[in-house]
Amino acid sequence: MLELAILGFLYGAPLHGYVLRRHIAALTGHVRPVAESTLYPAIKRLEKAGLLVRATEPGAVAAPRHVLRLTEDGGRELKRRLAEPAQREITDENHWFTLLAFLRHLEDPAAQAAVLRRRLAFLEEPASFFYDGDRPLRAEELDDPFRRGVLTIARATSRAELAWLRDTLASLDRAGR
Amino acid sequence: MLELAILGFLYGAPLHGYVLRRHIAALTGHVRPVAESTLYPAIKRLEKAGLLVRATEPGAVAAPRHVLRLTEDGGRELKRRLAEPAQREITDENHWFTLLAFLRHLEDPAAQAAVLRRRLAFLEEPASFFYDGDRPLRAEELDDPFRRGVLTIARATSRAELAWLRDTLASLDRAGR
DNA sequence: AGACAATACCTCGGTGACGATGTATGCCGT
DNA sequence: ACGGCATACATCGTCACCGAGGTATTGTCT
Repeated sequence: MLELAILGFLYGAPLHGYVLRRHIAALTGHVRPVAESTLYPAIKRLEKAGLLVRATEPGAVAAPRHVLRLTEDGGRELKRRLAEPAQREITDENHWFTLLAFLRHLEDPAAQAAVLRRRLAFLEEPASFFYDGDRPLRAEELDDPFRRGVLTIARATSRAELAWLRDTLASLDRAGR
Repeated sequence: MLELAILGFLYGAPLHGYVLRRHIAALTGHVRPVAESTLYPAIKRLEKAGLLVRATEPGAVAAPRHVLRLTEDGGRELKRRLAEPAQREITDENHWFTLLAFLRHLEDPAAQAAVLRRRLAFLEEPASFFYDGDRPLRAEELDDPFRRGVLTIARATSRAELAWLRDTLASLDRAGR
């Protein structure tokens, strides 16, 4: 998820670590903050894998900056991760939102639509958080107000997302024709 | 999050690992599956910390089971984690839903309301995923349909949750009087 | 002049999570 | 008789992530 965000932000726009950090904080920081001690090692991993290169520039205000630029491999890897996300990226909202934030970089409407369809299939599966044996329970069947809240909120999210998915898929299909 | 789920499921209902695993899979598995190799070490950690005890029973169908039972410390720790959640438990929906699933165990309506109010405060902060400088961007201002989707879905979730929070807080306040 | 915040990057130790793999039993279908 | 599946638990190596702490520079407030 973090690596995807790094690749996504660097795609077509070289940045140095500090600015990248603020971009990532804006994207997911209110929900799931990313520590500096996570970001810098992640950058090094990507550099070691040949997905980005660093160029030292004198700092505009303070210490020297390491300007990060995606390599061609890095661009390809971003598109691969966007086009063929792991199942976790589809099911976990945090991961999914990060993917959506950069899905435009995939360019091909058919490939974008294929990813949205995977999310659609996931949302259309009957699933709950609470069960009576194998039967998923509905919000109305629960006495517990907190568990009822979980289902109520999840249902609202699901409805909004399904509507958006169907709209967006329709317009991507039009674009693909 | 996993430890909270273990403590929550065991509260008042001893279970063995295999059943616990299925409970956890039902609760969060469709979004974020938990590997066996994560659950068993987590159980051991909690046992080592004195929060639960294991009793070996002959297996009903197969290998012997380890029936897990919360200790008094375990019950106290569950309530402590429910009453004083880390900020991550409040902001990250995955964590928050897990907390909500067990918040009824807190019993005291005032304590439950205090936790809900922390979530309410978080949701009422103006926040976005995308910014123009420091200004949060609204869905309508975005050209990117995928980023627009993120904001549309987040807004729907937020609205549903705010409505539910206010309702539930009102009835908790009535119960507290 | 000195304190402090912001910029900018880095290392280290600990730990939680994962995939792969192993062990063993009992039931069911063929 | 035997394979496959569900039950039931466990270990191992690897790695991402975190908090704490460190280094250095520039600008701002007092």
